[in-house]
Formats: sequence, C-alpha cells, structure tokens
Amino acid sequence: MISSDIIRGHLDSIILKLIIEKDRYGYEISNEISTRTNNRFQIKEATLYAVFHRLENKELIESYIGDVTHGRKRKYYKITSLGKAYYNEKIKEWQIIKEIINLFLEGSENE
Amino acid sequence: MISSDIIRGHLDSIILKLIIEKDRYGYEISNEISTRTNNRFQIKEATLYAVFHRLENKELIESYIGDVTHGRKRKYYKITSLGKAYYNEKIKEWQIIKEIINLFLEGSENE
DNA sequence: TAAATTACTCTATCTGTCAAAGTAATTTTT
DNA sequence: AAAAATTACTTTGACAGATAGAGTAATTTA
Repeated sequence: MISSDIIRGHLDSIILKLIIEKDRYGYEISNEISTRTNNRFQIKEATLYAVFHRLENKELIESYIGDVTHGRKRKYYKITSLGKAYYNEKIKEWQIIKEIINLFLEGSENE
Repeated sequence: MISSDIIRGHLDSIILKLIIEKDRYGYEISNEISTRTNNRFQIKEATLYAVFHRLENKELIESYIGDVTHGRKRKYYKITSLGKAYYNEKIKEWQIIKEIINLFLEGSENE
C-alpha cells in the first residue's frame, strides 16, 4: 500500500484533475481513483473531504448540490479558472520533482 | 522552490542513497544535495538532523565520531544492511508512485 | 583573545493524512 | 409502514514529518 507521506502533496492535484474532466461528487471521485489506479491506491474518506474543503477555501473549486440522488444529496464540485491555473503549475512541478528524485532513486540496486 | 509536502517521504531515501555511496557527515550531505540538484533543492538543517535520528533509531544507519575536523567534531554515518534493504524497497516504491501520479499529472495542459 | 567558521542539537509549531464515530437522505426488505 | 440497508457527507482529534529559530561545541583565523 502507498504510504501517506509519499502521496502527500499530490492529492490536491489528483482530485483537481478529475474535477477538471467534469463536475464530480465525492464518492464518484473516490471510486474513480480506485479504478484508475487498479486499486493500488484508495483515498481515505476523511482525507477526500479534507481536500475538498481546502480546495474550496482556496477558491480552486466550487460546490453545488446536485438533484439526482440514490441516497443522501450529492455535493458536486466544479473547477474554477484559478483551479485550472493551479493544476497546470502542479504539472510543471511534478516534472521537476521527478527529475530530482530520480537523481537519487534510479540506477542499479545496492547489494 | 520545492514544497515540503512534495518531498516528504523521499528525504530518507535521498539521504540513505548518499550514505550508501560512502560514509558521510551532515554538512557534506547537505552540500552534496544542493550540488547534485543544481540548487533546485536544499535540505533544511533541522530536517537533515531529524532524518539522521529517525534513520538511526530504525537502525538503518550507524554513527561514529570522525577524527579530521575543521571546526566542531564531525559525526559520520554509515549504512547498515537493514538500511540497504530499506533503500532497495524505496526504489521499487518510487517506480510505482511515479506510475500512479503520472496517471493524473501527465498529458496535455488544460486551458 | 575576539571573531569567524564548521558542525550538530533542541524545542516548538504547522500542515496534511487519517481513524473513528456520527449525521442525512433515499431505497429496499420484512 | 417500520426497520434495515445503502449512498453520501461531516466533524473531531491524533499523529508524524518538515521546518524556523535559537542555542551549543570545537577549531581556525585575524
């Protein structure tokens, strides 16, 4: 399983990405992450909603209550233009981080 | 500058890598990281020593006081076999993480 | 001998992730 | 219709890693 320290700092980006594709609600995002990663990563519920609130406070996403339900009312999130810009920055940052970490974590294994 | 959340979880690996190459002391490691990353990343002093103590507690490294000095006595660190094994695990983990994050942070930018 | 340099330590704070327990609304079962 | 199951979101509190900042220690240089 993937440790929280390793994924830390990337969750905002992952969730923004999914919301950029289309408006989505919590459970949907949670399931989508599990599916796309072949269950190699599942976001924890508490974490997911913590991310939503953080992103909403930063005005990177906006929420509205949806009409279609199969249980409790769904809260949908949509991206803001600030959110798109932020996501694009994160893509660039990821390229740099990859390079840097590869400097130390690539190459032959050590006996 | 690289955010602490992004690098979090990789610092142990980076430092282990440098100690695997040869026995090293704090300042040396700090400088080596700056050099290799072209100053794109500098480890903070407090962080560096926090990592040393964490790794030593986990018995991934061992320390001894060196003789050559140019100021305060240097504390050298050497890798243990547990440390090497741990590092090799971290290499594998990094490959997986890269794949997963790439799923969400690659591809065309969004307008 | 005072200042500069090299090197390590300690404490306190902040932030993101997460477990656990709870609330809310709708559908299915008995 | 009441109870149970399901879907979905919220809140609280704990924990660990990164870091600022201040301090300590030992040696060299001015």
